[in-house]
Amino acid sequence: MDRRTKDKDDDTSAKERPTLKTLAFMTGLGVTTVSRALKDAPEIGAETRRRVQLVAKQIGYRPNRAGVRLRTGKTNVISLVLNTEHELMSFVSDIIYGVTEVIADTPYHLIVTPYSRSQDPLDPVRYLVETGSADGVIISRTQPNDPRARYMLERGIPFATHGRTDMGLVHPYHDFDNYAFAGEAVRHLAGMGRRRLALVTPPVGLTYYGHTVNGFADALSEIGASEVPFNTISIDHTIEQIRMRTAQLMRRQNRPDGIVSSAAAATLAVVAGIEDAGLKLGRDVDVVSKQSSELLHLFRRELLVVNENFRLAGSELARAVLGWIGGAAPGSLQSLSTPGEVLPYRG
Amino acid sequence: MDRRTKDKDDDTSAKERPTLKTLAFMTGLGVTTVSRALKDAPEIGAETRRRVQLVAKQIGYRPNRAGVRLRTGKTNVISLVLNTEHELMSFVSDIIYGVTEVIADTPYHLIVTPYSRSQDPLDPVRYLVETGSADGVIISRTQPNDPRARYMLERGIPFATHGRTDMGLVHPYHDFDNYAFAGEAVRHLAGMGRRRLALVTPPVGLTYYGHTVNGFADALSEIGASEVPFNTISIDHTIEQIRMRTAQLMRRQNRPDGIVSSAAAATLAVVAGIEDAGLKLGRDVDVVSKQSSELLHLFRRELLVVNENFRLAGSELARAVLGWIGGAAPGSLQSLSTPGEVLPYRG
DNA sequence: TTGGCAATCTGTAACGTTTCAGTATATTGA
DNA sequence: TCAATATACTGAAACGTTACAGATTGCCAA
Repeated sequence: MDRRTKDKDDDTSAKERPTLKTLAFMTGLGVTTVSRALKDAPEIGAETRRRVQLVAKQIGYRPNRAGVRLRTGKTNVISLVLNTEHELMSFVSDIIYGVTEVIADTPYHLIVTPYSRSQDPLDPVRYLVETGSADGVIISRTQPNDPRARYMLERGIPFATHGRTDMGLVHPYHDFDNYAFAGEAVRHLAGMGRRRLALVTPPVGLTYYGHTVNGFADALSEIGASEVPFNTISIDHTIEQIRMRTAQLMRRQNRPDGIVSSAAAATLAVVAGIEDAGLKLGRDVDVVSKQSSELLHLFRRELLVVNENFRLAGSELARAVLGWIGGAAPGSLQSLSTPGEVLPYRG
Repeated sequence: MDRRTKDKDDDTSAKERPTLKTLAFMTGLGVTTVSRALKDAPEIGAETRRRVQLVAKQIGYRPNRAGVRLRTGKTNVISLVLNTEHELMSFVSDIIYGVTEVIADTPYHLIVTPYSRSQDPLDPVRYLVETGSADGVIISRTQPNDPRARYMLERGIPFATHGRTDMGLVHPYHDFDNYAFAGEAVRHLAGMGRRRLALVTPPVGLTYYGHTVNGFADALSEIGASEVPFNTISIDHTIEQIRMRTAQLMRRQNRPDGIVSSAAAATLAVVAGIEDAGLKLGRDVDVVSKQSSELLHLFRRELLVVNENFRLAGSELARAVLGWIGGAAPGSLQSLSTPGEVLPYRG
């Protein structure tokens, strides 16, 4: 029963990291048996299984990722693909924390794959897929007809998108209901007597641009208010651009008395622009803004805010990807986050 | 010359990802030769080398990371270790972008390794080292006597710290000169006639807490101003806490007429607290704050700011780690970023 | 001619894992 | 009793790479 391996490189329990071979030697079993025992394979005796697992735990065995990856192709990696110039600041940290929260007690690692202005957004995704660098991918800045989603769907690699697509293809996503947000914002402003509203849109081309614009427009016509065109400005513009164009807009005779903004940073610029034009927030104009951290009310208490939780988004996206990797149906891994109500300063 | 391999699994140039074997087959060489040719080994003929590299480029050969990692132990991974509750928002995104910028045209991937309140900060580092998950590590929230730095130094794994240590051990770091920052801030406030100054400190225990406090104190005594103790509040406190305690402080008879703040988010809270107390920024009190994005002047134009560039920090840290991995002397990979001048609102 | 040597190239083994195709032993069915 | 079958285990091969220890060739000195 007390057999010993007679390999030339007999494991003399050095200070090296334990491998299956180490475990095999210690338990007197074969490497195969140890491997199977650790993953609860049925053809291993119950006692043997317990014994192997005990020893493994005792000596702190951890499977070598390279070995597993080489043999099986499984990387145990989730990649988060980020645009290095246009992502919102808070978005990045919160979503990363959300993701790590979920993968913390899994064998997964999170790698961040960046791309920049100069690159085709498809590039990093293609790289990941071609080199087999990840088991799952999370992308943001999703478009209605998104080449990345299409590409990954074709290649059969699990992914989740932050934001929906509109291609008639089904895949996991997490999205914030920006249609509802814009609608609520408009209704709230209308409830305050505001009738001439403008919208600082999401980046043109992204899916939630459409959602937001539609929610805005539908609510406007529903309540009989009118839009003051502010079309050429989106939250992807620089602070300076937004500020300048807001100031211009607010100096026009038919200026808006209510503004809806899709992001907190843009809102700071909008308010600056309003004040540049000599107007006062809360008196001449009201602003409803999305925010992902609780900072806007410190900025101006007259601001009206709707919270969007990016940390939650990160968690949901991670859960979705892991779910798909785990074999769940992509269609069952979609979630939509409903905006809370429009919040005034709460004392 | 036109030899062919006679392996059982002859590569028939399928749609699979090319490996060394594929290249060997295509060039009629052995895999060893191909391997060495690709890394410009001297014992390979010049023409062969060019030929192999040409073919490799043509068919888009990319070395299999798992293969390399298993064989050599080299992971081609840099890990950024982050605290999931106390890192500054902007810090995370900027530093990540800074790092990715540098490693973009290297074979390195960036993995984010999180840890939270409940954990010993040494845990994630220990994990990385024990599992050999990274070739290099970047840590932040550095302490004067930092167990993580000591640990990695002992194990001989390359790393860089954001912030310095003070253990008499030499290792790469990047730091912002917070001693100079605090001094400049104090001098600037003094130049405006402010004499009773308070400091919102960095988190107690971190190295730059000491730097900041010392810079503050030294400048105070240099110009003969006095400190208004505000000791128990640091930028790690919540927005609400900072706001409340600032309001308390500002209601005291001997309140400060100048405040130095180590982070932008804290500054928002400080200003809110000042206004809660019925005082006016710029009239009753002036505030000098560090910031990493250009937002504070939108918030209140009376604020005085000093910019800290976290993206640069990320780049420098990445360069430092790569340098150490590449064999440079740790002592030559240290950099200190000098604060620019204190900036008032620039119209 | 022969031996030596430099210049190029090659096969084998190994990294740690999982899968495949077994083997040995005990158990069951007839 | 014998064969079939279930149970519990095992070695060898393979994933793609690099290091080691050769092998082959041509050239030159003696």
